[in-house]
Amino acid sequence: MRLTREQAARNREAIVETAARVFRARGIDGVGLADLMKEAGFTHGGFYNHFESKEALAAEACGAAFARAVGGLRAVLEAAGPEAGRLLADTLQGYLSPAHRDAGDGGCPTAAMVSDAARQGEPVQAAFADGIEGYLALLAGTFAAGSPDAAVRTAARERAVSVLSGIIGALVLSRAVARANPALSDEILAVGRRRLSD
Amino acid sequence: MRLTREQAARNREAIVETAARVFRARGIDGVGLADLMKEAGFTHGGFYNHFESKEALAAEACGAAFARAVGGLRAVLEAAGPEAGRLLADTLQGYLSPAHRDAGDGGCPTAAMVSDAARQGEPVQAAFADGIEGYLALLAGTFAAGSPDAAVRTAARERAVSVLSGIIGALVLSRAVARANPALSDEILAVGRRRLSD
DNA sequence: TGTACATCAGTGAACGCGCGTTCACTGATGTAC
DNA sequence: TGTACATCAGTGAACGCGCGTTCACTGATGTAC
Repeated sequence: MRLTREQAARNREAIVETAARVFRARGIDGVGLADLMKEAGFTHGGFYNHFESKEALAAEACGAAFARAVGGLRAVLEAAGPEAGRLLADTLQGYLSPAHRDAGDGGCPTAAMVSDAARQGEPVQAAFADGIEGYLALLAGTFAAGSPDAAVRTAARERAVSVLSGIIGALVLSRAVARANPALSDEILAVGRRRLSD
Repeated sequence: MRLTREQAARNREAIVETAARVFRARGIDGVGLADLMKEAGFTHGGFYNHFESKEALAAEACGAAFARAVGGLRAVLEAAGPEAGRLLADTLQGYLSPAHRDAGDGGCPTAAMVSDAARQGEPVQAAFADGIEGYLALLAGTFAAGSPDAAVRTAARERAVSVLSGIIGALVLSRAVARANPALSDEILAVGRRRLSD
C-alpha cells in the first residue's frame, strides 16, 4: 500500500486542511481524531504516520488557517492599491455580518478558536499569536497608508489593535447569544458595524 | 445518611458554586463531573440527586455566575450615586488589567465562557444571553445617568454594546496570546484601557 | 408524644462509549547493487 | 536496465483511560397515625 511521496504529501495536506475546517466549526477539543480522519477520507490508524500528536496537528492547522486568511487579505489589499483603505473598511463590515456569524467552518479562525487557544498548549498558542500579529501588521499598514511618520504609524498600530479587539469581541458575543436571543445578536453586530465607520 | 432539607440545599448550592468557579477556569467541557463533585467535597454518584444532567448544572452555574457578577456591580454603582460614572470607568480599567487576565477562576464569566457558549445547548445559551443583557442594561443605565431623553438613552445603549464588545474582545484576545507572546498580550490590554478613557 | 415506615442524599461500583495512542500487518514504492 | 530488499503510508483492531450516567445499597430524616 505504500504511496508515492507526492501522494503522501497531498494526503497529509488534506488532513491539515480538514482539521483547520472542523476545528473552527467544533473546537479543537470538540473533534476526535477518528472523525477527523474519516472526514479527510482515511482510517484513523494512519494519523501517526503524519503527526506526532493531536496537539501537533492542532498547531499546524491553526497556523495554516491563519496563513491562508492573512495571506488572502494581504493579496487583496495589495491588489487594491490606493483603494486598500476603502476595501478594508468593506471587509470589516462583512466581518460583522450575520452571514459571517452563521458561517460554521469557513469563518475567521481567530474568533472561532480564541477561547480554545487560552486553554491549549504552547504550540497552538504560538501559532495563534503569530496569526494575530499578522492581522495587526496588515491592519496597521493599511491604516498608516504607507506614511513614514512615526506618530502616524503608532496611531495606526493602536487603531489596529482596537479594531481587532472590537470586531472579535462583537463576533464572539453575537455567536454566543445567537440561538437564545437573535435580536440581541443582530444588535451587537449592527452596533459594531456602525462604530467601525465612525 | 439522609440529610436535613437545609443541609441538602446547602450541598446543592456548594456544587453550583464550585461549578461556576471551575467551569470558568477550565471550560464546561474541560471539567468532568467526578472532578467537580470531588472539589465540592462529595463523591460523584450523588450528582443526579440534585441535577438532571451536566448541561442542567452548566446552565444553572452560568446563571448564578452572571447573577452574582451583575448584581455585585449593580449594588456598587447604586451605592456610588452620582459618582457611578467615574466608578464604572475605574471598573472597566480594572477589567482590562493584567491581574484580571491572569485570574484563573475568579474573573468575568462572559470572557471565560463566551466561546463555550456558542457550542453549548439552548439552556446554557439562554443563561448566557440573560447575563449579557443584564450587563448591557447596567452599563447603558449608568452611561445615560438617569436622563429620560430618548436620544441619550439610545446613544447610551449603543455605547454599552460597543464597550462590552470591546472589553470582551480585548480580554479574550490577550488571554489567547498570553503565554506565547506576553508583550502583545499586554499591548492589547493597554490599548483597550486607553481607548476606554477617550 | 411515640412508633412504624417511607423518603431520599449520599456512597461506591459499574455501565457503555469515545477518546488519543499503539501495534501487527500489508504491499506498492524507493533504493542499492 | 533488472533484481532484491528496505521503507513506510495505509488498514483495522486493540490498548487504557476518563467521560456522563445508572444503580443497588445505606441509614438518618421526615411523615403518618
